[in-house]
Amino acid sequence: MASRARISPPSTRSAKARPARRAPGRYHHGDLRRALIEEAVLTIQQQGVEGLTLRSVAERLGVSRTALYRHYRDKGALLAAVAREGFRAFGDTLAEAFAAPGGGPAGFQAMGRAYVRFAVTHPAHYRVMFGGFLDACNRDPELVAEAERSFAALTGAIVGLQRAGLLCPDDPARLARHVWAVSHGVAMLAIDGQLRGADPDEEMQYAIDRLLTGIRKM
Amino acid sequence: MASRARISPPSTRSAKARPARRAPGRYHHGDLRRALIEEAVLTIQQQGVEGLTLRSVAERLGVSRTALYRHYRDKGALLAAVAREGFRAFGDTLAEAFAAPGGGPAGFQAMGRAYVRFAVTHPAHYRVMFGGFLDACNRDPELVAEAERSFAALTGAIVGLQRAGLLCPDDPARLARHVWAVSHGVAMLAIDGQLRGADPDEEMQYAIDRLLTGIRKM
DNA sequence: ACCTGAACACCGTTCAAGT
DNA sequence: ACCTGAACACCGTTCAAGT
Repeated sequence: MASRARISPPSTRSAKARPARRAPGRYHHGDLRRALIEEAVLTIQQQGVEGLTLRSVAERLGVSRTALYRHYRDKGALLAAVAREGFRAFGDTLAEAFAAPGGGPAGFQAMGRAYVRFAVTHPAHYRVMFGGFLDACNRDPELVAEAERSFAALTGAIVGLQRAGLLCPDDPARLARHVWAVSHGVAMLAIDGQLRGADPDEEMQYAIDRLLTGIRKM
Repeated sequence: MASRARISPPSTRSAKARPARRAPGRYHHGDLRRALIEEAVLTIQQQGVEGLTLRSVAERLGVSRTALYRHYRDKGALLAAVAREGFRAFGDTLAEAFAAPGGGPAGFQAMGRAYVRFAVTHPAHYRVMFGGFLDACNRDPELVAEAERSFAALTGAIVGLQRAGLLCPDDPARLARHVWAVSHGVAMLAIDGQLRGADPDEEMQYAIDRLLTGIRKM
């Protein structure tokens, strides 16, 4: 079960390794659409979502300020593209984490750990995905579809555990929302650096332990 | 136990009831410092934190664009003031909710419900408090003190339940972080409108039930 | 003390024009 | 098709000047 979507590691491209601008002779950029996403992610990682500026992204790519509008309707569309890429990799990550130990309780726990690890590893994507910057862009149907696929991975795991008699028989969607809330809470605290030095992995494992004892059938 | 800090209801002041600009003859604004906070909260409620503009706040108050700098160093300082006011009311709300039923398990549950209700009732404050807009302003010692007081209310309730033998004997700070993560998760989903029509109060009550079964001594 | 208006260096976005 | 440069309507912030 190979991963379908991987996000290229952000720190791979140092400012030195990357060509600051395209060769002046070249007219068309190789794959500007992709480059814009990557540069946006890089900027968000360094400066936060607030610090993301279309002008600086263009300059760092050695491209005119308006070149972006050939590929994205506006700034929100670029953020939506980042979120879509994030949800795609996120859904894959969750599904793989669940499947790797053969599903079941071990898979459920692995999925929870993978959730927080994804947020910590790709904070820029996670913030755009869940930070509420997409209000107006939520209509992008592909984005919604990817988000729902991620959520479906969680719900599916829950239904499986219920069938095995390991979880209480509450509405799976309700259980999934609760698990989601716990995971999201831990992820946000970790990303915002509010765990005061505590290890996010260990923090999430603790949350899972407390969570499971609560939702499993007694 | 009367409340020490109350946030004036935002919808009280309609655009019509409020004087759009101060009387042109009057030179000094009555209490610009306070008015700036209230207008900022109002704007955030209507347009989101992203939509908060010092220029629009000044215009809505009938004041020059630079008048703000007599009271706050910059935009971040104004947001910090909003957050400080929020944390103050938040800490009071949590403490009162805990005390009202006489503390104990009922107080703990009431505190959890009050947490989410505060977020839903004062989303503008909550977003500024926990939305990560305060990175550079976290040095404001009064803000930090108010935030710690809020967290202490939670930790105190946990320690009380532990002494009564109702909670597992884990490190109170660790337990508090977990409870915080769950509450924060539910609050964020509620604020972001991602509960898909589910009632936030009921959602939080469900989370508390699942949470308690997990963390109480068996 | 408190407020003002002009000014500066930034934004996102549009549009006619280039290749 | 894809990119450019000038332009427009916005930002936050500074500063000399007013009362």
